[in-house]
Amino acid sequence: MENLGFDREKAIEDELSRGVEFANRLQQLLNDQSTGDYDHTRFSQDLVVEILKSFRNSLSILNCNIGSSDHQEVSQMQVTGDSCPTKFQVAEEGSKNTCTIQDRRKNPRRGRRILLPSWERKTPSWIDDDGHVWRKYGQKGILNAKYQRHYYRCSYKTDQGCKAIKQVQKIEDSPPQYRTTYYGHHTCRNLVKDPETILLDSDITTADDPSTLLISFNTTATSSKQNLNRPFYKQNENTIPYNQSSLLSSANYFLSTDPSSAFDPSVNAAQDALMSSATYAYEFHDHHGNVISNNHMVESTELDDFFQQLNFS
DNA sequence: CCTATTTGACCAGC
DNA sequence: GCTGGTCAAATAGG
Repeated sequence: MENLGFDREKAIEDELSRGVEFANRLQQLLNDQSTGDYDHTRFSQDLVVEILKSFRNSLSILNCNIGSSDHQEVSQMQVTGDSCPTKFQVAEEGSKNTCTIQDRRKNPRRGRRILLPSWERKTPSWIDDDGHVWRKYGQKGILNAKYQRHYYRCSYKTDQGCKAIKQVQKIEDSPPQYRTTYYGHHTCRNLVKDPETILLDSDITTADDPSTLLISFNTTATSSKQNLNRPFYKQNENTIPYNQSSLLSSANYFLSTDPSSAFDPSVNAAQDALMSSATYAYEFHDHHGNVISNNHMVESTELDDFFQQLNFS
């Protein structure tokens, strides 16, 4: 693989990672076949579709076909956009992109190009909780479009130089539908801190309480209400050491949801020595492990309800 | 005061 | 000159 721009490499890496993740899930699912009480076959098929999609998209990016119109795998997350040529130019300003003018002519769009890999997502709600923090920087009426387009950039652009942006536009009235187009990948590290850091930063690790526990609930819940009727199942029945020095332990759970969902928040709940022993603190993560929101509390007696809520049931 | 959003101006690419 | 993407001053809101 010679001289792929950083963004392209990243895009391919992300696509392949997705594929690996879905494959892992499929493997897990096949292992659990006997215990589940929902439609494994259907879910397996969906996962296979996602895995194949991941590989196709990766090849597409590799061949610089990103967004060509014959790759319309627009379900929940996919690589799409206008013509391929300009997509990755930004990655390496110095080196000229090899994609050509002749491809560019096919692109009827005017105005400044966004030179980043893109994919889109359609949601019935204006709010598309993708687990990232965005800051609006503009909105604009678009020719022949009923609704204005809204422009957002990653909130960490200034302090971390994250180049990710997204555009949101209402494209249908009834039922309402919104198209969110993402450009570029997040290079930011969400400084709300990852779970390990939180534990290290808090007094938990210095408290002489060997009963301190960390329970990791690894879910694929999104915050939308689309993930109905998918049960939780344990990914790992055993409590395993989380961190040897702090005597933390963990158990992993999956919430099986829409397998084509682009976002895989997980939930970490930790019993905090500083709080009542019956209280757990928990936080949500996106599929990169970045903390989306934290400082939530749940009583141990309400853990079942907690599960129920995550199930959206 | 600080931070986020709004909005018209500006600019790149056709 | 037109269109769409971005900037940044003004404004809103805590």
